[in-house]
Amino acid sequence: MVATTPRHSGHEHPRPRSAAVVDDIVAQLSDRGYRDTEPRRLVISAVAAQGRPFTAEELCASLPCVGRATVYRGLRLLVETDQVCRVLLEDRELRYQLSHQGHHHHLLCAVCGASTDLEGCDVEDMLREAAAAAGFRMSGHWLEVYGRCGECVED
Amino acid sequence: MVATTPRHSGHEHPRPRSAAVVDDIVAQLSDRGYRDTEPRRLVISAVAAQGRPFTAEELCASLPCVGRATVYRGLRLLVETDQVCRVLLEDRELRYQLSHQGHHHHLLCAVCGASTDLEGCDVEDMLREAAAAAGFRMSGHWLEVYGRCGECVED
DNA sequence: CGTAAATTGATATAGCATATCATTACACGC
DNA sequence: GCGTGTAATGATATGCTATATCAATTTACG
Repeated sequence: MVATTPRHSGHEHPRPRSAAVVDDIVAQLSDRGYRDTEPRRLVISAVAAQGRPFTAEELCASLPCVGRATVYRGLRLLVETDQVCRVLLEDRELRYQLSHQGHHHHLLCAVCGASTDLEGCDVEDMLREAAAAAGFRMSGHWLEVYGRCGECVED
Repeated sequence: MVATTPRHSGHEHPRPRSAAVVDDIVAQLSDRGYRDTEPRRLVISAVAAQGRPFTAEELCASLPCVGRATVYRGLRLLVETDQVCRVLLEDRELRYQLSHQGHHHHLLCAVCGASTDLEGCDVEDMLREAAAAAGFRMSGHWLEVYGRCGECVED
């Protein structure tokens, strides 16, 4: 017979690993005065479940029970609070991604769509200096790197 | 003998310095098989007349005699043939600018909207190396630098 | 000059994101 | 627990940018 099912057969998650992430984000939002609501948790959960950069529309599609406006608002809130970062594709399509560390940049694979964080590259200072040489005071920048990730480079 | 007044008279511009630029661009387009048309020249001329990055809408507004679609098409054609480059503002507004040299980047002033080319900064190689270190083969990138130009830095 | 093909332009359409606003649900104090 | 003020929600409308449509026009070229 079907032995020892830890949790009775089914399809419920006793505590998906993503739950911790969701709780954490909800807590951070709470600190800033934003309420803990069901739809918002659903949005955050869906965001955390994404494996690679996703579009707002994709998120809407994966959340048929949540209103469009709410998905967009939730996403915007997450961006504003630095929980999620925006990613710009070569064709100018805007995608989103759970942001891990502080400020960083992405290596975006044109084939599989994966995103890797760019490490060990201090573009920031370099740009600031070059800008200063032109009498320009840099306050920010936008950088995306396109190409093929290790997996897709062979094709 | 040809001398005097190449074409009749009237209040025509003897030869606005931009005319050379327009002719040059038209010639380049011609080489690629694109026709030399009146509306297209008007678009190119308007583009060349802009002092700083402009939006497609601004261009339309400055060309009431040219159809909207034609302005957009002309602009797109110029971008595709590398005569004009696209500039992305911090709020993700897309602007355009006559492109001078080959590949380069812009320092965009948040105050006056001016654009300065970033010189003496070889981000390209740096990025390619850092990407390679992550097993990633870079094929392109998008970079914009925001801040204040020398004129506006004092405020 | 005549013709095939590119181009134009008025308008419709697509796509993404936000605005509106009545209704609902959360957080907090009692 | 239980109101209550207020933020949040969601169905829908709207705004905005850019492209698609397609008949009429213009260009390049023989």
